[in-house]
Amino acid sequence: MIFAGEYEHRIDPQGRVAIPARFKLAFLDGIVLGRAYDNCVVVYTPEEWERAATDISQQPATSASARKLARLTFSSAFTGTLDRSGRVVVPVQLREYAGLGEDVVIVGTGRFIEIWSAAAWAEERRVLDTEATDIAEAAPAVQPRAEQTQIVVRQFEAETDE
Amino acid sequence: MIFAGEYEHRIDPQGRVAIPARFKLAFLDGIVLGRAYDNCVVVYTPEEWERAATDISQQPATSASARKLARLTFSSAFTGTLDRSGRVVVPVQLREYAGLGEDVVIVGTGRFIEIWSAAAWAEERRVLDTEATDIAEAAPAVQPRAEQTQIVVRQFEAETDE
DNA sequence: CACAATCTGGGACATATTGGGGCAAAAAGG
DNA sequence: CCTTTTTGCCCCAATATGTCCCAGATTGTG
Repeated sequence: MIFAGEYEHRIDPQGRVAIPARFKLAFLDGIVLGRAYDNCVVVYTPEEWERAATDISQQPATSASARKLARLTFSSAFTGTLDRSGRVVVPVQLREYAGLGEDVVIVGTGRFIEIWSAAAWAEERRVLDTEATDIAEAAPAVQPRAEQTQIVVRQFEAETDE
Repeated sequence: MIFAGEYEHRIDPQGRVAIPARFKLAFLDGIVLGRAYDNCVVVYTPEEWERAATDISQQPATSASARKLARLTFSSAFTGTLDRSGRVVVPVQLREYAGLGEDVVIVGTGRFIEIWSAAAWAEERRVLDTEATDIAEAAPAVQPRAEQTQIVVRQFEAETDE
């Protein structure tokens, strides 16, 4: 499943937010919320989460940097499930980090989802638009790898979609 | 079981602390508290403890650093079980080492748990945030793929969005 | 215009965490 | 060696919090 598009939703007083209906099928087996960079909340499918988690947890505990990476990643990750209405509770820590008020935007970004505060997303959207040319030109340095990954993404889609 | 998330709990006058409910199932067969690095208490499942113990004890006894690591690890480890409410007594030595007062934070860090004093965790959290970029870049095995993926995501979004 | 499905709000249940009381074992003193 | 006291541990109960389900409102679609 490839996640794409942006959807305006609201977080209720209990801290719950509804996952867009077209995404729900991907989270039947659970959902993982994490703290991303750029002041937004990342949403992983269980498969994506396990993949990232095993990579990190296999680092040796004797390495200080490995311990920090593990803390950074795992301490701000929360596993859970959707309720019958397809909602998930966004933990207080993540809401505060991302500055989530009532209005949020759920953004599909390929293999995972991001939750932004409406204000922060509007700003990010504006930056993306105005800098689109620069971003595209900054990419060529890494471009060859990107093509490889794209193939992988398509394979993944073929395996799990539907 | 992968441990993730952070949970604020309290140590009662008797030195007991409740393990978060979502973690309890992993400790039905026992629990091991040890002295970690970074002024916090580590909590292992019996399986993880055995794994860590065998790893350490398999180091050559001729290495001075290995002997010290073994002493450090085993001398400060306490095995026990949870009571019916899912609590465990944190031995005095470990409480003093980690500077645990009344308010503590229980942090999931992948294969094991850590117990921090609320103050120490707030500081660690702050450090992690400010160093997030450096920490991520110091982990070659994980991060590069994420970067590749993000680029692909942008391409895909450009194709399908709207 | 009508239907369907999705998103939102509120109420109620279940459970997790916290606090206190009681029992048993260990230690110290007679 | 026995008695007494103290200390630590465990179980039970209650409050508070978080979670889940049900139902209404709104939006998108045929």
